[in-house]
Amino acid sequence: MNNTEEKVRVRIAPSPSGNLHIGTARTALFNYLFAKKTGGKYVLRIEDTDLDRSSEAFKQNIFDSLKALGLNWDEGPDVGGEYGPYKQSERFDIYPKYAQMLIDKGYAYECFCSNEELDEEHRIAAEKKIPYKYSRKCLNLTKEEKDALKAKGIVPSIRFKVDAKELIFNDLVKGELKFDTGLIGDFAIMKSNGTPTYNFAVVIDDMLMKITHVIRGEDHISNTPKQILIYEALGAKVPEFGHLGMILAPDRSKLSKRHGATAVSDFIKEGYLTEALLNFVALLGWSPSDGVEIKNVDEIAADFRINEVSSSNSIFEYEKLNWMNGQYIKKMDISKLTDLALPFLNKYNTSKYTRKQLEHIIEVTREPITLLKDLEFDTQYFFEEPDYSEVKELLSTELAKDVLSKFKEEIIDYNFENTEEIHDKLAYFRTYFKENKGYKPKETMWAIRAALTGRTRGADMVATIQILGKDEVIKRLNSI
RNA sequence: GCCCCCAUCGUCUAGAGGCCUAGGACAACACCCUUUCACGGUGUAGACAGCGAUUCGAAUUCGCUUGGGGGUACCA
Repeated sequence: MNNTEEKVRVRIAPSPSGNLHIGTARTALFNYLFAKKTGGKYVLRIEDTDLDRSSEAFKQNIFDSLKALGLNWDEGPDVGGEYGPYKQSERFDIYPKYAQMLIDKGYAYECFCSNEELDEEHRIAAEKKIPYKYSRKCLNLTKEEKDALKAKGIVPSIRFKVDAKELIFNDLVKGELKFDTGLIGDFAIMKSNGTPTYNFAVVIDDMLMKITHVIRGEDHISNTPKQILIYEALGAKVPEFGHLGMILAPDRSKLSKRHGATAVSDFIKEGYLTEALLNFVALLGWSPSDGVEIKNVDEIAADFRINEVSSSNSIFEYEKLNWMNGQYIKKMDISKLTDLALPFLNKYNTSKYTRKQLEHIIEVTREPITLLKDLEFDTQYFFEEPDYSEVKELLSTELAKDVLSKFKEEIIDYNFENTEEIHDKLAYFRTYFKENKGYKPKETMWAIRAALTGRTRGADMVATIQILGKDEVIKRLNSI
């Protein structure tokens, strides 16, 4: 490293053939962290060369999810930048030039093989149980032969000529990686429809966008030698590569829809906080040097070293994510939390309360929850009549009748403006029944809670009584 | 099949030859706190996949085996 060293430029290159996957989000995060730590730039590029599988809706979901996570890019399709366009489908005119350059330099050649011929080659290889490699049938076609084929209307694909050699590169997270390129075979770089293949488009774009470090999932390891070969043929500088372990489902298979949420937007819909999601996913592979796991992105970035990232796969388990989400919910600014929580309460008529009161409701119910979604059930009795079906038995006990009849008498005199007074009176109430009837404090409270909320658990009783208000409390006591 | 990657408590991980009778976090369990559920606190239980080799000494290095993952396309 020295001063003439170019600025770090990393990229995240999702293909819009699905919503933003949590694994892609982690890759984006690690790129973002690396850029932040090194003062580099973080670029978003949309890889939509496969037009059939790409869609505008998915692209939008990727944008929205990345933004929701706070992983904002320095350059990209919407914000622009000096190396655009940042959508591969808008770069289709770029690739053929470079493909032609490779042909001219003898690194690539036209291939007229039909899909049927290629399938047949695959079939034979499979039958003989030998690894498949393109036959190079088209490698030595003469100009006349090629012209004849073209005259027949056959449009060639373009293949990269791979010579056998040992290829070694030093991976940022895995260390030294070795490949025998003799095993690869001549792979396509341009399809016969004129669009580039993935491996070619990536190299051209990364080269033109001056990407210095490619940090991506280890499912790309086997693409790397192919890509390095292209860089070398082009005479371009090969970037550094870093391959991250994959995120697996608890059954150790690829994390997919059948395991539950996989898209960031799904997690958000379930009531996960983006801060928690990000923090959790960072811990899959990275660990803080001070042992403090709850950290925001800036703190993580400051402590982030790509070479210290774990190189093994990790399993996505919900327990810790849920715990972490709960931690964030407990600590989040109440106004911000209320904003996030309100959409989860839309089945209720929230307008019967003021904003201040709504914040208060969230404040007193946030403690035990792990998902924002939990709020719907936990706040039910603030918005609707309680459902007494679960506490019928409890309310019909001698104890409950005792407690409630006295409570009903006394509540009339409670000053609802004064929470301290409510608190003290309830304390006295518990003591009274303990001393006179031998009821346990919690039994006394259970009776009151059941009568007022239809539950045996929930928010602090003082707050609940105060929020409900005197009229509602009396109404509920009289209704049972 | 072939190529590649990976391998510490159930899970995420710390650990870069002696600091390790392997540390932390989540989950579990117990107890404490307490107006409920929780939160919080204090504890308990729980792992170096196996086998060889190197070394005075290995979770840490090397090899093999096993297991898991990825790739093997004119998908990305």
